[in-house]
Amino acid sequence: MKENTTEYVILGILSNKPRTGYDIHKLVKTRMGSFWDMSFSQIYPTLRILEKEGLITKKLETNEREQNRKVYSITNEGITKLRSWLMEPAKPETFKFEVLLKINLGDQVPKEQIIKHIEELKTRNTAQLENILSIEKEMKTQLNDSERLFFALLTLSLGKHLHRAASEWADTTIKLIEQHKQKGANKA
Amino acid sequence: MKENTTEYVILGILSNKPRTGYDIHKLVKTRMGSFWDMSFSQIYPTLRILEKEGLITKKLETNEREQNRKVYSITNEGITKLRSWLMEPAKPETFKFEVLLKINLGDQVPKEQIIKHIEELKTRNTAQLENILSIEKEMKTQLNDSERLFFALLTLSLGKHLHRAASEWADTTIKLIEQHKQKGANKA
DNA sequence: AATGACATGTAAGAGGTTACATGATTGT
DNA sequence: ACAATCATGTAACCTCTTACATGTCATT
Repeated sequence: MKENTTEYVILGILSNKPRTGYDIHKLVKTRMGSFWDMSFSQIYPTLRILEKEGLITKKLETNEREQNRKVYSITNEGITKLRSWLMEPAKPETFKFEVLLKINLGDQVPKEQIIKHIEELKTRNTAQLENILSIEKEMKTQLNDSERLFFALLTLSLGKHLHRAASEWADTTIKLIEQHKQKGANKA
Repeated sequence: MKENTTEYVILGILSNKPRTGYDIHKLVKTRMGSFWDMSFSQIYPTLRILEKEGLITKKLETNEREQNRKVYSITNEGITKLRSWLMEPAKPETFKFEVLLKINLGDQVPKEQIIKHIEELKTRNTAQLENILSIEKEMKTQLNDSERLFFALLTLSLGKHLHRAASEWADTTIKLIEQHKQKGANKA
């Protein structure tokens, strides 16, 4: 039972309309950048696997100028498999915050360094939040399928909630560390 | 330049006091469960690598009853390497929310299913939040090194912020979907 | 006598990243 | 002429998970 999520992401994207590997990559980058990632070296081999499994079909572009495009479409079996995946419970969420490992060891380095880490976290966060806002804007102009748009906006909203929470944590935590620094100084 | 975070997590834990592989695993599970993970099959090989690199040393327990314990201590080079890692910027945060992929394709399945996914997300979230609270409680009784405790509590606090944000999102999103369902029904 | 915690490891494979490699087309 | 974007892929490597494998010690 190989539960390869990458396969389902591709099926999901193709369930909207036929696309090339390049298109799929671009869509993942621009539309789910904040909560999923997929590189070309995953996409191209996976497309071949899905084709071999009969879940998608390949069509080579015939017009001269687009000869090197391979456009993939989802098959009926593909749709069936996608839907059954959608009915199964999702895998648990994972976070990886390397910065927390470093903050955790804050007693090993100067407090200024820890504050720097938190400021950098905030910068990354702000960038991702802005990215989400620009994706949101882009989707609202490009997506006219209101049903797809509705659900896509919901997922972006979680990103906003999480980044906002992380930003708030960063602000209050920097203040706490600075107060802590003061206390230490007073004691000494 | 192999930037193996697992190595630094182990060095970080050993910077407090000598421990066995089993201890390290337990500590990661109980103290950083929400934002980092490490299995035995990563820990034991990594300990051997770190020993070979001279960053830690092994001591076999001599008393009869604890013969099978291998206690590792950090060396001066280990401390130096750990500190220089702590001064470097952290890797960017990664989230993996499979459930968002499924919600994103919400137009492919009944809305009830999507609501179920969100409810399950909320359940997972609540469990993790409770876990953080119990870690917090445990730490406050066991850690008397106030400096370590201070930083450890800061990292737990981010977990609390994130899980609270996800919970709030889940509540409002379920309501939104139910309203959306209503609207669809009225139109038809 | 059985269960759970303590304690250490190996093997296989899934999943993912980075670097490499190539070439056409489009816009400035 | 140059840069950016479009377009497809391979090879090596790293990381991490899952399943397997073994044995002790303490408690109930």
